[in-house]
Amino acid sequence: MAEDTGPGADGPTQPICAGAVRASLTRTVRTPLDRRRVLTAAIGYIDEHGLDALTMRRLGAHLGVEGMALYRHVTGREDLLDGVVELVIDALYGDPDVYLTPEYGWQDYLQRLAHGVRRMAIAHPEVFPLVATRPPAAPWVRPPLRSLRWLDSFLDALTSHGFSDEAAVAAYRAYTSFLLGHLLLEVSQRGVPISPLDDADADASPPADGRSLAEFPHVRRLAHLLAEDESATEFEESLENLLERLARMLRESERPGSPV
Amino acid sequence: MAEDTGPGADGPTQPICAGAVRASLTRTVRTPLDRRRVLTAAIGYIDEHGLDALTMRRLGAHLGVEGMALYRHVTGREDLLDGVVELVIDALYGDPDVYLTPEYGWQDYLQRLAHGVRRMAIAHPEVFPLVATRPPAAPWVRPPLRSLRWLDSFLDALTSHGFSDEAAVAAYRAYTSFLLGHLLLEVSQRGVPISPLDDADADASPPADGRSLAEFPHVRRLAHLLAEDESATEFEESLENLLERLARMLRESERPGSPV
DNA sequence: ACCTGAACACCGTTCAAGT
DNA sequence: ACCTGAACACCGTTCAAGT
Repeated sequence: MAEDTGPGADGPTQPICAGAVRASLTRTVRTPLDRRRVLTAAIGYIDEHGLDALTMRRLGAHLGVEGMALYRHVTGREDLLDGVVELVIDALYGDPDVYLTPEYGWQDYLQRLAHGVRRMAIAHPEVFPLVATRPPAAPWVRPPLRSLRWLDSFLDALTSHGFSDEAAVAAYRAYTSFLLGHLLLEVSQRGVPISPLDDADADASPPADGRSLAEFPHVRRLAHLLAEDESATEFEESLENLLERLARMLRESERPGSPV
Repeated sequence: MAEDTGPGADGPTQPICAGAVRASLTRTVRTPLDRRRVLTAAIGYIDEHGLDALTMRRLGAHLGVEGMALYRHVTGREDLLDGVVELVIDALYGDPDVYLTPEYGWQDYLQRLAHGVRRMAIAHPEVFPLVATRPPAAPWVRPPLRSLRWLDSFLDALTSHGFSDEAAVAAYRAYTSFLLGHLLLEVSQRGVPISPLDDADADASPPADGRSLAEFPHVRRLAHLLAEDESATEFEESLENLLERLARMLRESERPGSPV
């Protein structure tokens, strides 16, 4: 609440400035909202305060407006969240480090895209669970690449480099599963308290499932390994593994009759 | 259900002897709630009506009680959801098809466990997103195997079959990522309307991102492939691939100096 | 010991009214 | 055209009071 009154409270609503001086040179009157501004503000608000804190009324206040005014630009809270997810995904499409015509091969394309999605997830860790779990518009548009645009681009990149239709679709499924699993775990790991038991003396504070750590000898013994954050290398290695698997799929779909 | 008092969630506080055995022959009066009954009812309610419909007041009514009465058994809605997640995960531990001592090898252990988690996800598709996204108690207890118990069991199975400590931890990370990505996508696919465009005549109804399907030629062309549900075989193949990858890790950790 | 009733602060959403 | 104010039904949560 403390910082909340800051941005919007210094009052465009106040009649204090003596209506007589309503000269048009004071364009302080706040440019009208539009959907994009509402969605952008929502993303910022979620990044800063967390998803649970996002409320129509609070987002309104954050924008210097009554919460009810938002209903002019989104049909409701659900639509607001859908819009947030869509915006965050489409922003990726405009990223020049991510989207170029796949002239350097499909592996380059998949690498760039994977890293772009990862950057997005890390930049908006509170938004990513939304990207992961909002019900998709259709069962074949899979998070986190939840748009027909990305799906089409993906299929284009792969089929134009020799993948059969079936292989391209299978690749899309494997690729989305990989991204979703890794990135959801990575963002959920951040924002978790650094945990007790970075060192050995931590059998106090029963970890909320009622049993002491002493009952789990392997966990205790490997605490130092478990506490390390290997997200980045883990991501690279799994991605590498996936690309190799896809390369095998490609070879098999090119030479369907080959032995073994 | 079998090992009811095991985890001790409500055990030690409640000496069952209850000194005064008061004459209660009319037990028609609704046996008093306890935490487990509340959580079980919550799971059922979510399965039936969806997560958003779960409300303290409505769950209370479902149990024949005012919503406020639930606060005697859970500290609040957050605690209720945590309890739901914990219960659903621990139920797995009692499943004889899942948990046996890993005497048939680590691959058997991982296979059984993976299929057990998948059955759970499919049985409770509305609960699984909660399992996936609730903030874990510690950063090294990763969804969907979100308990020290499972983590310890996992590490035990692998290290007792030749995995080095480092390899076992890396395996835990790869395995949880795999399960989370696949199963979250699988449950999110269910409950999505069967989508327009099962056949070719579907450029009506712009798919909510404002553009017609006609703009996405690959999607349109491959609609019949995309519409297929390959979850099961996809799961098996990815699991197989993961196990092979782990087997390579095992061989490398056994012979650390071997060439290539 | 366990549950109820009333109360409080806050939601999402609608809609007539303001400017 | 865009926003406000008041209103409605429903939340989560607290707590004194009932039984």
